[in-house]
Amino acid sequence: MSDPQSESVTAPPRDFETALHMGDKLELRVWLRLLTCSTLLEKRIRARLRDAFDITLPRFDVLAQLNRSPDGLTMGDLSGRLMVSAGNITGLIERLTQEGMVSRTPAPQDRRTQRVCLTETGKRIFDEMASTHQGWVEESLEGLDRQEMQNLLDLLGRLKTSLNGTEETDHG
Amino acid sequence: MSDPQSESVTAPPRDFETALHMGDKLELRVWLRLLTCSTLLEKRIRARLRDAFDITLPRFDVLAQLNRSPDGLTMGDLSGRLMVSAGNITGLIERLTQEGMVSRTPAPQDRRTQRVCLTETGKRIFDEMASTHQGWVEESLEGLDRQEMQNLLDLLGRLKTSLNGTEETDHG
DNA sequence: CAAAAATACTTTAAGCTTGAAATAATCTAG
DNA sequence: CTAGATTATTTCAAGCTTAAAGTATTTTTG
Repeated sequence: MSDPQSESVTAPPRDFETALHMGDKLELRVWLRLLTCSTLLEKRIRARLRDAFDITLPRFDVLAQLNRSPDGLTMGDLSGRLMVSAGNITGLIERLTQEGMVSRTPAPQDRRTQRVCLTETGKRIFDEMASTHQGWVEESLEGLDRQEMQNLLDLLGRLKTSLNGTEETDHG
Repeated sequence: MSDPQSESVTAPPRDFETALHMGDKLELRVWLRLLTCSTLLEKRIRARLRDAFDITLPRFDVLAQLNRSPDGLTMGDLSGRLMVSAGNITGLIERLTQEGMVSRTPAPQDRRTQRVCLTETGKRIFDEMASTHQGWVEESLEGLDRQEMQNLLDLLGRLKTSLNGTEETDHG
């Protein structure tokens, strides 16, 4: 019991920043903290979706995008908005179709294109999950007041602009 | 050519925020933007690590943590710092050992525990990658000045505290 | 000490993810 | 019209990731 770490003293959670040197660059510290935050929140939401609704986060993300687009989306739309590969979407939609959550029909005007829509079942199930999910996110951010959230949103907006502005394109 | 989207006009990149409704909660907007930023940067770094060094991001992350801990780390340390499951680390270390980048020896005082260290080869290869990686991160954040980066770091720090503070523990 | 609990790690099955190659449909130049 | 380029999607193999169950070792408790 002479160990200073024992009893009521709790060690801080370990993460990407744990062994950061004092001399490390500000840019790297921002990136590692960003990664830590999004990983923490993503893992929390993933676990709760599984426990409460027995669904995976990627499936939930697909349903959320479809719910925002009543006319449906193409595989390519989904790939772009979820920022994952086209092949990934193929597999997800396959499983969601199997489960009766989404429907998939070739577009009449362009037979390469698939139109993916929420089914009635999918809509109903998503509606049930959405407000609970919303609550999890609100609870997770409850340590920040509205001004801080707005500042964070703005700074992340500037970061997003910076990221989109420094990407190399291969049309050269 | 009467399509306003044609010619020099470039559509904004699509992401998680694309179809967000005006009425959506601030918390949700912060979360989706956070996810967008970390996904964008993660994908960029992943692609560049592959193209420049033919290595995956998870492998790089392991090497980076080991590089910061000259005395080595246990499997559990790595699992905690990279925030992934123990089983995941087992597989990564297996592959990195195969490639000669890390060594793995049972700890003498506790035979359950493995001590993982960078090999000389691993150190050399990581050193070659580290400064290039650093440059990618700096370039990616070049749209933010130092004050903005410091503000972002602080706000993410508050978010991290909020996340660690609202997690439920199962000792009850 | 010995049984029970806790800890460190491994194994496994299922699903996610990617990049590259393949397929099919549409568009574009000539 | 048609060859070639482009676009939308699928297929595939490899690797990543997880949760759950299993093994081995150490610690705690009676």
